[in-house]
Amino acid sequence: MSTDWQSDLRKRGYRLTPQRQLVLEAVERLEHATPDELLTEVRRTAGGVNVSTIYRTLDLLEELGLVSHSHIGHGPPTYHLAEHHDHMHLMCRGCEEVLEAPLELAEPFAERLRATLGFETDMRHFAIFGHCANCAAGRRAPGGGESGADGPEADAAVGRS
Amino acid sequence: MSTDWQSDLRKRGYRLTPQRQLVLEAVERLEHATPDELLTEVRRTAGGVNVSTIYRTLDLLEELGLVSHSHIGHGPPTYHLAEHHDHMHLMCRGCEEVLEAPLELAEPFAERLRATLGFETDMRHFAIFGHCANCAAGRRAPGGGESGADGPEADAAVGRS
DNA sequence: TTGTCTGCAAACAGTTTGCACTCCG
DNA sequence: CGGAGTGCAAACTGTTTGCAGACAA
Repeated sequence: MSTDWQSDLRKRGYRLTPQRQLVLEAVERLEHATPDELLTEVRRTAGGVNVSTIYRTLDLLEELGLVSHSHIGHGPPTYHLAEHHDHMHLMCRGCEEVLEAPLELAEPFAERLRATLGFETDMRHFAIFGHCANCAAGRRAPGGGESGADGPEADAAVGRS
Repeated sequence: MSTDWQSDLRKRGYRLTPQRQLVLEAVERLEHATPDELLTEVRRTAGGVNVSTIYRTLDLLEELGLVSHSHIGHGPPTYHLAEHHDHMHLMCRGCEEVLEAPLELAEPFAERLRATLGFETDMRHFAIFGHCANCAAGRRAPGGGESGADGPEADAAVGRS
């Protein structure tokens, strides 16, 4: 079960290396982590791992359909396991948390875009921005949730699918 | 009418420079242009303008509420006039065009997020990704709209408001 | 004149690439 | 053993910053 991606990997002519396992584990453990965060995590186990290996490995894992990434905020993208990919991302500009919400919530909206404009969208591939319940409350009556001073920059997202 | 931002600018202690006018005009003319594209456009009139001036000016114009930016694709952000800001952006992964759609289309969806999750969102501040009518048709029956090979990378967006 | 703005160059963050060495298969 | 994969360093893109000179008010 946890090794079937490994045979899949080899079947496609790729090799199984410690780095690749570590990166995948890190993506799994950290959930929505940036390449840099992943590097740090991986290095806790394997000191000498290089950034470029992280990038190359993430590309590979994405190609294999094991992970996907989203652009969240102005900064670097975040990577997560592709398996729990059947949700959309809600990015809170207050606490910078990434929430996951069932895709169904967006269905009527997607349908409406299709009906009125012919525009086909897939909400799994990018993030919706706003403020989570906590932070939204905090903004109305200060003392609530907000972490940073005022809303930090944050943008949007897509997975490569 | 076209000069009231100029007095506003001065009222706030800023100065009116040719560069600032040119950048604003370029944003207006190009619609959804990246800093680099804006630089090129501005240089057609004023050769010696520097990138850093573009960035600084865009920041200023955004602070003044004259322009806002959206992150579209993995690359650099695109800037547009803030006045026609009362719409959401639909980014086509096929032809890479940015469509504008009335905000009302998203109202029920935003309301639903608020009702079920307490999540407050403002759809003006980021882009929805997918395929426009043309490109969606082209993908079903090839020969239609698509420009590039397969869907180019494209992510999401936010204006600073 | 004065202090904001500009151009320039150097610094930065995030990411990619070429190359020689390593080590999986 | 042979070639895919790695580490390293250098290159690259997009953006920011410090500074001296330029120019709007």
